[in-house]
Amino acid sequence: MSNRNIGIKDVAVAAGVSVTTVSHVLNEVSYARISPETRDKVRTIAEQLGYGPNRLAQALRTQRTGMLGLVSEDIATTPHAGRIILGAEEAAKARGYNLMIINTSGSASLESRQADVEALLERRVDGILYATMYHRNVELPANLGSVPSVLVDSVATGGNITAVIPDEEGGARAAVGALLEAGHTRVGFLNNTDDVPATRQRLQAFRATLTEAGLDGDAAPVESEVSEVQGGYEAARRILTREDAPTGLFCYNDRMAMGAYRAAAELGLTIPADLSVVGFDDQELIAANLHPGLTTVALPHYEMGAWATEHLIDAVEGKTDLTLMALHPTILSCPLVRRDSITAPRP
Amino acid sequence: MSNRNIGIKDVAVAAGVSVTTVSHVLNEVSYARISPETRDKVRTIAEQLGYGPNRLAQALRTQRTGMLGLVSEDIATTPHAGRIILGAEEAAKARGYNLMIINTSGSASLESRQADVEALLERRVDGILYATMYHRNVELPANLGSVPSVLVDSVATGGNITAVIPDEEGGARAAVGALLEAGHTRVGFLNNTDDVPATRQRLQAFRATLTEAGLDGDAAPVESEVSEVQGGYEAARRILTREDAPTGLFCYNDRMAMGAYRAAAELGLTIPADLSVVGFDDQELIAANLHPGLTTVALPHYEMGAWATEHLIDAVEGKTDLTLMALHPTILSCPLVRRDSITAPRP
DNA sequence: CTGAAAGCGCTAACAA
DNA sequence: TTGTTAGCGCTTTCAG
Repeated sequence: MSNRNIGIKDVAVAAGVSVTTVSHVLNEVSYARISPETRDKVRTIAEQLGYGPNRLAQALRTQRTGMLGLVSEDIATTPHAGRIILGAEEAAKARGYNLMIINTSGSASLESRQADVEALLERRVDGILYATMYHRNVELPANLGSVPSVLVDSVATGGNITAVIPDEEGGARAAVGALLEAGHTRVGFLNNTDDVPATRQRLQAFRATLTEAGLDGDAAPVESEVSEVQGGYEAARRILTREDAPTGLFCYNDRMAMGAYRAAAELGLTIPADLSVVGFDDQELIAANLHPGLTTVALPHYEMGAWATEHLIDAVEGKTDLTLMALHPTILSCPLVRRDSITAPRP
Repeated sequence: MSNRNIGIKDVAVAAGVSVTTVSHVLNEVSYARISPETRDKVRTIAEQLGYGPNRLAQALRTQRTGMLGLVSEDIATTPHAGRIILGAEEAAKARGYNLMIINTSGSASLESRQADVEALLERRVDGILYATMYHRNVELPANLGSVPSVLVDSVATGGNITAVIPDEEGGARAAVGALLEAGHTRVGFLNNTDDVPATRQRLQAFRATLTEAGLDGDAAPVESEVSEVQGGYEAARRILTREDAPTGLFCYNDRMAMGAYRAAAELGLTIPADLSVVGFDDQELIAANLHPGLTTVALPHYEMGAWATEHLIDAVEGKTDLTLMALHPTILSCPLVRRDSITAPRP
């Protein structure tokens, strides 16, 4: 076990060499010419004494902390947040970095979010990940600009910071495509009522995909409600009792799909025999546990966290110029996760 | 916006005073006698220059980083993890501390978990929170002992470290009590098959509560399965088709309860009219979204994170002696969350 | 009331 | 091949 009271100096005297030598061998400095015997001795002694470097001192000297700040808007409110953090943490660890996290509320004032960033800056993090929990436009604290930073799951209103977001359109196309592929021609959409990019993009992709398949996308049935289970239930009841009730249903998210399941059951409709359903989000707790398992589209949260971290580190290490990537957000794909809620429509 | 290139020295020359003076006024050192005018001037200049302290340098000098390490076993696999982190983060922020998080796998080798702790120690965190994602016994890395630390949601096999855990027994008693209170006399339990403390404690509390209410706790029906939706479904089918089928059902967790909902539906049983159900965990995504809403017992994850952090900081600041608290784990209560899945049994 | 200077543990020019 | 030394930015003792 390492001893926190042993410094490079102690190792030096114990080994009968200078601190420079110790520093050189322990850091494997390339240009240092040190005899193999000395190297061995230093390493052995360091080991024996349980020496561990003081990263604070190193950082003070080198102006590099090896720490990344992660400010997360509303960390625990959604299970997605954890995936972003996990992706970031693992990518960071793989490159020898650590993560400092600060939670902030999406509804907090700009000043308070700026203070959160400030705390990270005072600790001299090498870069900052700013993660929001919905894919939407955010107003960023200005001091974010003082170190390399990247935005996760949103784009900035100003729009000159590197960002990574999910491919809403591709995901929606995959979802609708799965229904089409199974042979459905009467396809409906249960949409969200919030004015977020996902709402518009998924709707647009829904209509476009149908139209491209030779159906009348503009006339396809759409019902909107709040994107919760209850909203899904209500919207589903409406859409399933329409004249042009669909046999294939694309839901804005898994929660709405869960509501649709209940509505279908109440209307005597069996899934997937009478009604095929596809969701969005792949919230495991819901999607995998509904009966039958819900076919849905997964959001690349882990991947976004990892991507952002990789590129942030590249920028910190001078391997990438983030300003170049800032022109357009990077879009990560949303893969379809097939379970058992889709089948061919009844003839 | 603060300027990362301005140091105390720059403020000093700009204000025409020494760095000592600047340090004294900015830190509001109690014994420093400095004229109000000087104070004002220093503050104004610091503000103008956008001075922000370098916490690394401060830490190096004071041997206090104001950082807490949080090692979290399997951060994102359960939604609970986020609540622990949030509780810890908010408590830390309230006292001027920040959190460094490291994710580790519960199944990782002791050495690898030790290396994770080591990384935190190299960064000279003032204390460490070690959070596991299930309430169980863990084998801790030995180097954890070198700074104040507290265990969240588990107890150590060695058992000489301060720990905070949920009140399994109290929670189970509350759950069963709610069924009893509604008038049920035939109460069953869907238990987990894992050999974790919760499995034993909830079972024991289940039987004891019934017995204390004058029923035959030892004879009460219990079926065990893996604690997932499918397991709950299977166990529920078995228990509900028994000779002594219960009218009130206590489920090991919300996922099993979700399975029980399906089993009940298939057997033509309406919840709560024909069958009252109570869960455990309060996984919002499930409990609040089932129909009818599931009455369940909430695990105090947020509270445990906050409690652990509070006491860890107290220890770091010398206000508490953690070794005294290490004798017995602290137990935080699990409140009953009432929704709509319990009613009186049919006469 | 204010300042000079030592030193926290380390790295990296420069010297030897 | 190895050692001396000057800081990184700050706090704090000790002197004015």
